[in-house]
Amino acid sequence: MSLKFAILGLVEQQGPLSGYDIKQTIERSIFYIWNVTGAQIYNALRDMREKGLLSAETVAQDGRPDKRMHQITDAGRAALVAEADAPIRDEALRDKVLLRVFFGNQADPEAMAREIEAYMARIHQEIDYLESVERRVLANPGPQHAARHFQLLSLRLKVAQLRGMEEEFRRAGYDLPATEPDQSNPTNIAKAG
Amino acid sequence: MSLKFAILGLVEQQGPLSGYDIKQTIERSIFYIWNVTGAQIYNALRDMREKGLLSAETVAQDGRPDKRMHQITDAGRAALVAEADAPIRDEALRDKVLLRVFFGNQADPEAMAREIEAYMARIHQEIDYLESVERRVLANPGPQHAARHFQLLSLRLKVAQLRGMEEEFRRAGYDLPATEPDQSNPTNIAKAG
DNA sequence: GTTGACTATGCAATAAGTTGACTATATATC
DNA sequence: GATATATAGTCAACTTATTGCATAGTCAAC
Repeated sequence: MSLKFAILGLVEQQGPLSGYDIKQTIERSIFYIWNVTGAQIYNALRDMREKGLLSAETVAQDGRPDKRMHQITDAGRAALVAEADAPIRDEALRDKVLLRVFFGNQADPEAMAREIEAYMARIHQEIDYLESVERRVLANPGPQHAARHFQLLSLRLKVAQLRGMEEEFRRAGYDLPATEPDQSNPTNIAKAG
Repeated sequence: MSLKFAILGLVEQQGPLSGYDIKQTIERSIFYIWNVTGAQIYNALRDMREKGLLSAETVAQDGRPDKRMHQITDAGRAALVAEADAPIRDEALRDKVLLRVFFGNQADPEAMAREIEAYMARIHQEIDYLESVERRVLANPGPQHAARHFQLLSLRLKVAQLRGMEEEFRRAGYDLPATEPDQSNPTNIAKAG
C-alpha cells in the first residue's frame, strides 16, 4: 500500500499530476524515504485507476508526448485518509543494511570493512545533502504550514537516524575514507542502487 | 532475497535447524532487523529446498510432532557468500513510519500527535530492551568473535537510529506519555504490528 | 548525422513478502 | 472437562515490488 499511499498523498497535495511528474516529485522530495522506478509508478497508477482511486485525462502537448494527468477521486481521498488515520505500526520491519552487518562475519573481513566505510561515506554525503535541502526549504517560506511541518520532521528524523549510525560506526572503529566534500548529490544513498 | 539470506546465515552458523528453531532464533536475535511469521519461514524453506540451497531430513520425536532439520548445501553456502560479499547498497529504501510522518498533515492533527507520542513510547521501550540484550550478551563471553562483533554492531546501530529519532521527536516538541518503566518486552516495536 | 539526455508511457514476468486457514499432539492451567 | 500454550508443519491466494523490455518524439551537442 505504501507506494500507493505516497502517490495518493502527492496527487492530493499537488493537483493533477502525470506519472512522470510523480516520479520527479518523489525523486525530489521523498527520495530519502522511498525509492521508486518509473515502471513501478506506472504500474501503480494503472492499478489505482482500475480501482477507481484516481481518474485520468489524456492531455496533448506540442513538441512532447501526450501525458495522462491524474486526479484523486472521492474513493482515493477516502483511502488516503484511512491510511493516514491508521495507527502507526512498525510493521514489516526490515533493514537490509543492518542484516548485512548482522551477518558480516560471512563476508571477507577486509572487504566488509571497506564496504562499511564506503557506506559511511554515503551516509555522510546524504546527511550533508539533506541538510542543504532543509536549509533551502527553511530559507523560502511558503504556505502549507502543516504539510511543511511534517515534511521537515521526516527529513530531520532521517538525518537523526543517519547521524546516529555514523557515530556508532565511528565508535566501533570504522572511519570515513578521506574524500573531497561534494555539495551535489550524484552518489547519494537513495540513488546509489 | 533477504529473508532467505537470514535463514542461510542462521543455518550456516547454527548447524541443522527446523523451521521452528529458525523462527525462535529470529525472534530472539534478529527481531529488531527483520520481522517474520511462521508461514513466511516455512514458505521460504520449501522454496530453498526446491532450489537446492538447503537439504532436509525428517526427524521423529517422542511426545512431539516430527520435525524437518535443515542443513545448508554447497549451493546454499555459495549463495550465502555471494550475498555477503555483494556491495552494501541501500536499495529498496523504504520506511513506512517516515512516510506516515511525511504525509502527517493528511491525518487528524490531534490523532497524529497521539500516534507520534505512542510511537515514541515504543521506541523508548525498544531502546531499553535492546540495551538489556546488549548487556546480557556482553556479560557472558563466548566464542564466535567475528559473529559476535557484527551482531552487537548491528544492535548498536539500531539503538543509535532509535535514539536519534527519539531526540528529534523531542526537539520537534513531542513528548513521551508518562508511563511506568517496563523491563520485559511485551509491546516492543518489533512485535507490535 | 548520430549519439545521448529528457519527456512520456506501457506491459509482462518474476520475485518477494503477507495473510489466513488448516492439521496434530502434549502439557499445563483453570 | 475446557482452555491456553508450546511444538511442528503445510498450502493457497494474494498483494506488493522489481526488472526488463518496448515505444516514440524533441532537442542539444559533437
